[in-house]
Amino acid sequence: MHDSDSPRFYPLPVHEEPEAVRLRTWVQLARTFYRIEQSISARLAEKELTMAQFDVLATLRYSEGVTQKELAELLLVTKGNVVGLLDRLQKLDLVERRADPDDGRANRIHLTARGRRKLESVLPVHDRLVLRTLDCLDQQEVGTLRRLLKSLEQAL
Amino acid sequence: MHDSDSPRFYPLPVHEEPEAVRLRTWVQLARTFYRIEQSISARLAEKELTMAQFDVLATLRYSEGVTQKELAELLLVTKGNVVGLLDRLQKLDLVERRADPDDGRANRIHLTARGRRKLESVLPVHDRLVLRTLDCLDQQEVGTLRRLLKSLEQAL
DNA sequence: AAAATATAGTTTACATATAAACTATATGCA
DNA sequence: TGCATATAGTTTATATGTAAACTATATTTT
Repeated sequence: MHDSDSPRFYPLPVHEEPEAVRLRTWVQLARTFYRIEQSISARLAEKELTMAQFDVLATLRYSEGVTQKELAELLLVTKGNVVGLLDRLQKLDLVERRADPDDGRANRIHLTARGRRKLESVLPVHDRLVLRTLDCLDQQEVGTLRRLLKSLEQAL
Repeated sequence: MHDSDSPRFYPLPVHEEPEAVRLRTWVQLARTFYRIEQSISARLAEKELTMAQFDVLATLRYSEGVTQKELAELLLVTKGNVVGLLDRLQKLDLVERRADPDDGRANRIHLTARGRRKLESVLPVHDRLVLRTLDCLDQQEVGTLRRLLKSLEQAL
């Protein structure tokens, strides 16, 4: 009902119900994600990239030559979405589609030289921001957070 | 570079660099959020609601009578976004805009009877799914997760 | 080989989302 | 009072995002 640090003019409940804590934890997860995402997006915008575009380039860095279907799986989005992302990135000359010689249906996606340069220029900026954001947690807390999030993801 | 539980055929690095751990923790946060969000969205779709629409109704439950600007702040989105959300929800007769008698520019947003019924029917389904998702963590872990996420959000 | 089925990518219709320009009303100040 | 400025909501242009239908190519089955 209120943040622990907000002004209160009524008695504190001794403890929240476990169910309420669980529900609020999901809300907190969403809020925290949104906030960090917006902060990263703002920084990427200075470099003329959207978050989705950065995700594509960063994924291709270690997975060049994937098909669009594989790219969609790596990005956790639909293949229809990938079509539009690649259309725009291709128009910016940051990636290219190469016809798969062994499968007439498939494209293999590659970074262009320009795409690689763009990524090299943006990655340090992106990473510095993420690191600074996580600086409020000590090393052990970060490890714990990562472990708990991973458990949550795997429970699905 | 790999999940701790994935098969490995090469020596394990004794530990990842703290910077790599921090970067991967952000990626994990994003992945976990996406996964849970998609699972909730799928459930809401059975009830003919999008996640954004559910967020509006759930927010109005405890904040009826807010202005569109206030609603935008509560939802962490722009006021332009709120216009479209309300247009569609109004067309579905789930919310209504009431002109503020004290400010000719402002609208006060209210749930309709239909909107209230819809929310009552959807909330239990939503909450059960969230609770079940968090069931893989014990009570203490949930508390820790919530605390760490809140620290992260407040660091921005 | 021919027909049935599956798969990769595209298209379409729609719902979010943003930033920035625009409109109408309030507010502050000279 | 009357002008300057601020604020609430809308509109516009653009980028995501989904689900579902569609096209073209592979694969499987008979």
